[in-house]
Amino acid sequence: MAIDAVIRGLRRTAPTWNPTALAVIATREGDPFRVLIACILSLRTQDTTTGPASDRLFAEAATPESMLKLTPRRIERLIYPVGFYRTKARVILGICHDLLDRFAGRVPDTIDDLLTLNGVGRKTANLVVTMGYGKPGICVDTHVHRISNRLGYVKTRHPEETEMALRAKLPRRHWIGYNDLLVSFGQNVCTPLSPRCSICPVSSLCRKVGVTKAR
DNA sequence: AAAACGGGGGC
DNA sequence: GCCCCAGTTTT
Repeated sequence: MAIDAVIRGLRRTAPTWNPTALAVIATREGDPFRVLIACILSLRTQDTTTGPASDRLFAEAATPESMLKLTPRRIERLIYPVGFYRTKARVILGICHDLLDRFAGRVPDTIDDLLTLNGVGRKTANLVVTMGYGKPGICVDTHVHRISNRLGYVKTRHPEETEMALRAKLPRRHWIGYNDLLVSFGQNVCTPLSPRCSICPVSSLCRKVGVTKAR
């Protein structure tokens, strides 16, 4: 499978696509703590309200220490209306506590250390590593997992297997743009149930996995 | 009104 | 593996 051909095809049409949650998080590039918190806010939400929400939160607290001075109620108010705002406020405080407790207030820079934080899974850990620390990382959310299967890249139900497969093909640089391109394609074109196959630049490669009615 | 949607934890 | 979490968006 010529992944490079796929990527080239996607890049041609990408400029007309709507921005993704990843693009919002990427504006925190170089600040691991902000990347981490923005990732938590974006979990299981499809909207772009996480951008303004994290802006409001960071205006009051942009470090673990200052975050812990906020009450859960205050954080809930600041991040509303993102989905799961109560759960996320609790998770954020738990993470901040843990960072001070076990990592001297610093956000870890390895996947394995990040995974020990409660509320951080493989997607978040990869994004912190690439966006926060500029190191190679591949973000496999459900979009990336789905399109990888449809394009015949992988044949698996397990996102972790997709992550390993894509990691082996990761380009030498520009990882943020690469991740965003894949997510963007899944969000804007190769959507879950009725993808917009008529405008898809790589439909000839598609296995149509899970497609009920193509547009 | 109902179904689709999206990461991670706990078991 | 399976179920749960809570709220918005799409059909």
